Amino acid sequence: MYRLEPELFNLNYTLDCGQVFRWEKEGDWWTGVVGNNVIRLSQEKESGQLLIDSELPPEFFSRYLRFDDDLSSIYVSINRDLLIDRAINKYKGLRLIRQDPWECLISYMLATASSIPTIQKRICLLSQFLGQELEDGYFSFPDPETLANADLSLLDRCKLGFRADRIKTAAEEVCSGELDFDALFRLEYKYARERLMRLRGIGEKVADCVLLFAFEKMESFPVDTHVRQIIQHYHIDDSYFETCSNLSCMGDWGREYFGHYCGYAQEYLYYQKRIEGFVSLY
DNA sequence: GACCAGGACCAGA
DNA sequence: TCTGGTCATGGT
Repeated sequence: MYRLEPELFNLNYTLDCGQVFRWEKEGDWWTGVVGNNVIRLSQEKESGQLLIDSELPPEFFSRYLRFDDDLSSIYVSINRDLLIDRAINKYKGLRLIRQDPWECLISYMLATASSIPTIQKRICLLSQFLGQELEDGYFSFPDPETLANADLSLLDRCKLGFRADRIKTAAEEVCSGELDFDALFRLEYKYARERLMRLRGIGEKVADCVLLFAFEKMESFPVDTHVRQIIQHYHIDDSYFETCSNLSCMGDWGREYFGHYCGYAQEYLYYQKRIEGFVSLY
């Protein structure tokens, strides 16, 4: 066990905001599976020090928790109105997480039209049935080969519904090399998005989540039900939507409005809405 | 029992 | 190009 002293970081917001699905909190400690590691994290209230119970080195966590992002500068760049200003101040220290591309891809494919607890349950079942047990009750996320070769009857027991055959097909593409993660990293946002959306089961929203959380595309702006409701409820930049009102337009709007780090803005707005609903700005 | 959840997709207009 | 219905599942 050791400590880090990250600047401008809040562990609870970061792990609770809905970007990752494999962390659970008990008392002051979070336990999660990352790769083949079971990790325990906690943060001291007064000092802000991060307590790490893991064999992995500090560099791993600096990377995973994106300590290389200059949050202060990002806040300045995305702070466009009272709503985002409130979210930034209320949830200060929330950082995006650098997720594993494979796990992130499958996780968001099976997240469509589902609540977060349901998503967590599906991933938990999938790992129990097809992953490896790392320690009591904690399983690794299944690798592409295992998922590609899995029986649909087994996937059905993971309560995936209509998503089952889609993630199996995606796994097959990853195994064959047809879907190349290295290539996605190199592609610029727009083209990486088009490539992901060629997969059945991936639309604009899922593609944006995967690109934002696993492929370094900060200019992704996932428009889910919460973000859509926010834009409509607060009538933010209403004139923009006079000519178009669909979800695709909302994504384009977010990119223009918040700039390069709109992905961060989205995450703050999303979390604020999920936790507090429509907040008053007076 | 209707409605919603980190939606995607298709048919029909 | 845009809209409505449909697809499973679990929680409120």
